[in-house]
Amino acid sequence: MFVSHEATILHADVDAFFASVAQRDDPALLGKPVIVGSGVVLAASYEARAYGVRSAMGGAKARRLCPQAAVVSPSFSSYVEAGKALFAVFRETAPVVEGLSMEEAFLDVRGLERISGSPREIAAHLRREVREQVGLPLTVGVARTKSLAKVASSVAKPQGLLVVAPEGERAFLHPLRVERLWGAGPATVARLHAHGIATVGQLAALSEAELMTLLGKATGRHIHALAHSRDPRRVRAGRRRRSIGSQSALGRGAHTPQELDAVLVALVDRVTRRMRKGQHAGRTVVLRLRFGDYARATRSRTLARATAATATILEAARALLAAVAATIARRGLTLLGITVTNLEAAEDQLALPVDDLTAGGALDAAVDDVRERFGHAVVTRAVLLEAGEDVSPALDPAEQPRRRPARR
DNA sequence: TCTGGGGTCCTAGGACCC
DNA sequence: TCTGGGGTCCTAGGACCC
Repeated sequence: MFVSHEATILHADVDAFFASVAQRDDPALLGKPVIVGSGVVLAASYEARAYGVRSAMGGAKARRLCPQAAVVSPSFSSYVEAGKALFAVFRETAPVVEGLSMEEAFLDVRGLERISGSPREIAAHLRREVREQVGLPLTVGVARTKSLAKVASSVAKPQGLLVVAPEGERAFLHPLRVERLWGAGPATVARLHAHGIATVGQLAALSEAELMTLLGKATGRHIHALAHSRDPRRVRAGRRRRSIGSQSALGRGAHTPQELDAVLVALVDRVTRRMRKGQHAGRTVVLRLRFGDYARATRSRTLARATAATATILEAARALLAAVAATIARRGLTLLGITVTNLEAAEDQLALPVDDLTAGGALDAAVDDVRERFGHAVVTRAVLLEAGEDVSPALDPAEQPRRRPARR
């Protein structure tokens, strides 16, 4: 495989995305500490981070740390819109753009030197364009590999631009703390610290075999490679999504089976309509649970064929939930989620009845209509029944999910 | 800190097949 | 009938990321 020997990969990342959108849309917030989300912090502006506020932190603690911060509600439609505008600029800048999230992407600018200038010039131009066209602050890391570009941008944040030249990789990487590596999370970092390893340089002194023993085969190999700035992953456009899910925190306290079923129906409805909208069909239904003691569990079932039909997914989800009903009654439940994986694109699904992907359209519209009038998620089930999609009957035997699919 | 929501990838054991 | 190797699929869990 061809691997570039020059720093031609850009990692572009909007600083404190949600908070920056809030500041952009309300200039009174510019330069001030901003916290997005009240129950839990979804994002904090750099002014708020200076007080120790971090995302995923409880809202109460965040307000204690920074009482003068403006607390704003999230506006997801604004984020989607800003993300689209951002990616439009990305795609004007480079032929290959790999999105990592709404506000973050890798750009491969190899071969653009004569057209657009050096990678550093392209990165600087990109920052200006995003500032002018989208109104958001962008940080860009430039390096020979994805991992290095990602680390470079995280080091350069906020409002930075950092180019790591190939001959400067060791000097850049080795003094950094291991937490900086993209792929070293809390578990890996804790293990490394327990062995007295704090910096990437110390990490790089260990052999791959030692790290595989310490961290497991895949993680050990991966972390060893990153510490030596080896990362053959290419920037790839148009990666297909593998799963679609939705979850809902339930709060503490008891929930009746009827309440849980209503939540389940709403989750399945949300997921399947997103699948139909995106022309996805999936084969594996995963039930996500978090019990009263915050321990997590998953249960899954694989169907004989892919579908996006509400009734089929719901049937499987209900069976999974019924199988853990006793545990839930005993331990309590604080989160319920449904994820459909093993997604296949509709165009790969010649065997899929057209109805599975299109029939939802009229139904989704009907549900939306009733929701608009009554504004309540619990109407979902009634509407599904009213609209003729029977959500509770046994499946057609031909569709019956089997524990083991037929083999030839 | 008493804990949101949406994803990706890897591992390991068991079932099953050749 | 027993044993073994190699492979795929399914399930459950873990780690990580934004």
